[in-house]
Amino acid sequence: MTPLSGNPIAAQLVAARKTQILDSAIRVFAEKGFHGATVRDVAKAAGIADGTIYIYFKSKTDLMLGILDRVNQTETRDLDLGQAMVGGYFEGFIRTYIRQRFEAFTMMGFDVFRVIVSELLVNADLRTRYHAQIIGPTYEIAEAHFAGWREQGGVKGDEVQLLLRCLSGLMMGVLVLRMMGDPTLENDWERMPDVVTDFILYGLGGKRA
Amino acid sequence: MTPLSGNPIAAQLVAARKTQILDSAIRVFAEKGFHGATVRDVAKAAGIADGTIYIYFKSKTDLMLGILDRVNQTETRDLDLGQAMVGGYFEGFIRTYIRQRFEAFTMMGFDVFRVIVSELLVNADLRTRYHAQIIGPTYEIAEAHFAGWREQGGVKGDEVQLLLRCLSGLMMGVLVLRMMGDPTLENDWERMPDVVTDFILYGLGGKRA
Amino acid sequence: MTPLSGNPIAAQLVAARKTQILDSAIRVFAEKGFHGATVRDVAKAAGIADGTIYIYFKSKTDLMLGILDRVNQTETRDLDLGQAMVGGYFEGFIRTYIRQRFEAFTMMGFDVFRVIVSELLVNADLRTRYHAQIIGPTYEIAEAHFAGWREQGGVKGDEVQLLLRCLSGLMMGVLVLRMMGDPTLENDWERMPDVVTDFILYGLGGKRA
Amino acid sequence: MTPLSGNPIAAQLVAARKTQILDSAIRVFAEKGFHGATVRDVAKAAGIADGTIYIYFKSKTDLMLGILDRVNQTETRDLDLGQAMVGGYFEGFIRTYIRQRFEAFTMMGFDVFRVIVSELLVNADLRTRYHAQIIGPTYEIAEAHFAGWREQGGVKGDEVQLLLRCLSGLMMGVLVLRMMGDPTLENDWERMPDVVTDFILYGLGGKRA
DNA sequence: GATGAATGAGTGTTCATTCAT
DNA sequence: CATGAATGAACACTCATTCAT
Repeated sequence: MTPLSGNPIAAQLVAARKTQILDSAIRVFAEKGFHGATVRDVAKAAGIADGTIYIYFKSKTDLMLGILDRVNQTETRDLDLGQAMVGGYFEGFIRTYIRQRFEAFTMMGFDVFRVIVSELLVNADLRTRYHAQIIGPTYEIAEAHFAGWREQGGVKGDEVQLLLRCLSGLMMGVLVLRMMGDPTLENDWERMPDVVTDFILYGLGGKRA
Repeated sequence: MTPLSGNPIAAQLVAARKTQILDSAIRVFAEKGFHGATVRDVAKAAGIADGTIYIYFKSKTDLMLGILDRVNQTETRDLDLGQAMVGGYFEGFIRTYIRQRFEAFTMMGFDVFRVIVSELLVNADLRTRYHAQIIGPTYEIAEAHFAGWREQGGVKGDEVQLLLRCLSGLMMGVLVLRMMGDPTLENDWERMPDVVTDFILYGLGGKRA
Repeated sequence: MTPLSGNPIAAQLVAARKTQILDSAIRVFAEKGFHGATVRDVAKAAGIADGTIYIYFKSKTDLMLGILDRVNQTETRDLDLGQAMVGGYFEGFIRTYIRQRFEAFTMMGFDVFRVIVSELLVNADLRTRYHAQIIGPTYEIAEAHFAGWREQGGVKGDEVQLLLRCLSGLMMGVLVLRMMGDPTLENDWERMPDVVTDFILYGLGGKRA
Repeated sequence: MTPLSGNPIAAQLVAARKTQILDSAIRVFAEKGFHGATVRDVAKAAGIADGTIYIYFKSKTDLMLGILDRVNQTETRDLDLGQAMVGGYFEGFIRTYIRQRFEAFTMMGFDVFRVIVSELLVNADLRTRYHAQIIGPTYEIAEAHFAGWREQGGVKGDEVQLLLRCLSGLMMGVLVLRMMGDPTLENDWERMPDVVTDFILYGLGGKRA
């Protein structure tokens, strides 16, 4: 059970410890993978004893949940930021948004994302607990934006949700492909935000004349 | 070492056993994940002794490689089929191709793909060994098709490879999103081939008037 | 990794545990042989869990090394003692020394020595690691004594080292013969120190008139 | 059960197979040690199937027994030869005998002897079965010779048996020391027969003036 | 709260031995 | 007899988790 004590100072210490442990967990899991890393590895990286981890996290899986929580928070914060940056027209928004997302992933580190996706795919518990929190909100925010654009025409109403999945899927998939080691993507990664944006806007056909 | 003996009957038996074991491995890994499943689980599912597995596969990882091999073969076969079915114009080809891919994944079973992607993301050995074989050939074939279409205009030459990554990424990503439990995708999965095709062809803008 | 912590109390506990485990290992290996004994056997004999052994010894082989270490230390200690007891003349020294060695082996227990020799013969790793430590020093000390005696005449200089091997070999061989179950040696073991000493001093010819 | 069939030709074939298998077993055990070698290793070396070995030997341990049998026979044959070569006086006999023994061991190969001694030390079954056969007869023959020499004076009657143990022990021990990797012995091995002989005859004191 | 020694169930893998063909 | 695929008990070793200090 996470200690809280009612004491606000203690609570801050607890938060600091959690952060410290999670930082190490991220680093270690990114390097060795969730299954390749041991709790002891994480403890060592954090400079604490094995048992201490269990004061703040109830299991190894809980460490993963903690990482997801943090990523989730970062995501949400970035999304809000994204909202704030929305300019007037759609293309500009999309281009900015996509670029932001790419930067966010680069910031997070591919290896972290790798571990998260890998585990999320295979661990149903993690999935149920985090689908709503990570993916759900993203869609809600996005749908709000889409709604406006749809009214300007172009997107058939009942397909907005599925098109949104295409959009996220595209991002996710390109990322996954890269994480799987596609050398072309590794080489031209910095061009991808634009290529993806164009693809999103116009598909393979490219910009209309 | 896999026995072969030059004897064609023996070779057939070996192949049959491998198939039997691989079938079980696919089933078990799909259910419990690679790390959640034990070799003993696979053996039990195949109705054989633990040790027997090691006659045909030299390690648990080798079982995974075997699964990848099989998927790889299926993929390649399907792709050839796809080629044969190319009609004259691009949109028709894409639509057919995408539908086929969706069917292929449905056939394979999401859980299998789930395990494969999950492990491929996190296991560098598997990745290096299979990138060329699974992903590489797919691109080669696809690029051939694209070349023709590009000449008809529309795709900027130096971006063909990256656009191709968008296309595969889109498929991969939508799949991953679904495997991660997106309920919208689960519900409307049968509509996705068309939605994805339209997205590929025209992007969010939808079909031009 | 053996914990040490700089803490002297902890260090003592560690030493105690190691001793406890090694005691059991000696007992178990002596009874069942190195290959016949399992790590679990040793753990059970020590009244601890299997895993605990691996906190103090990194492998089963390491347990053997630990035993060798201990024997080595005992040997060295005894040898120093031996040195201290050197009287003025050679025969007295040899007789005392041989008796001491016999006593040392009897103390150690034949079964322990049995296992050690058996494994040392067949395990090159153990051998390289322990030749220098167990056998080497013994010779150095012995050669020092011999040097003095050689000056009094009797031993041809260039053969000292080989004669020394005869001496150790004689001890070793008689021991091996006994461990192989020679009933004569078992019956008259207590007479062997003297017989061996005479043999060393005068060979088959016996004491000169 | 070893097949015999009453048929003398069949018996010869069986003997040939046993020889073939034993040859391989000796080679393989010498290289990898008894515990390090697998029955399959032996089968492969013999160019036969695993199961075939069990037609001629009832267990892996039985292979070891077979090897001991063979060595035993060779020993005995050599000893008879030794007897035949006895000259008139004792020193000559001993010198010849010791040289012969050294040659016999060199012929057999140190690695074979290594495995035999190692296993004999640790395997009580092997020991009980082979003590009488290998060591016993050697002593009997030797004692016969000694008897004669004793009458010429020099050896106290009741110690003959023990002195004999010293003699065999010396041989055995020098061999063991060498097999344990003593570099001095490896370098000067060809001088050992003479050094050992002198040691046997006169002890450390060397030849009397 | 922090520690880290202790736990022991669980894992991948090996290999002597059997037996249907 | 010969084969070699099949067996499955056994084993060394790991590691998430607990708990006395």
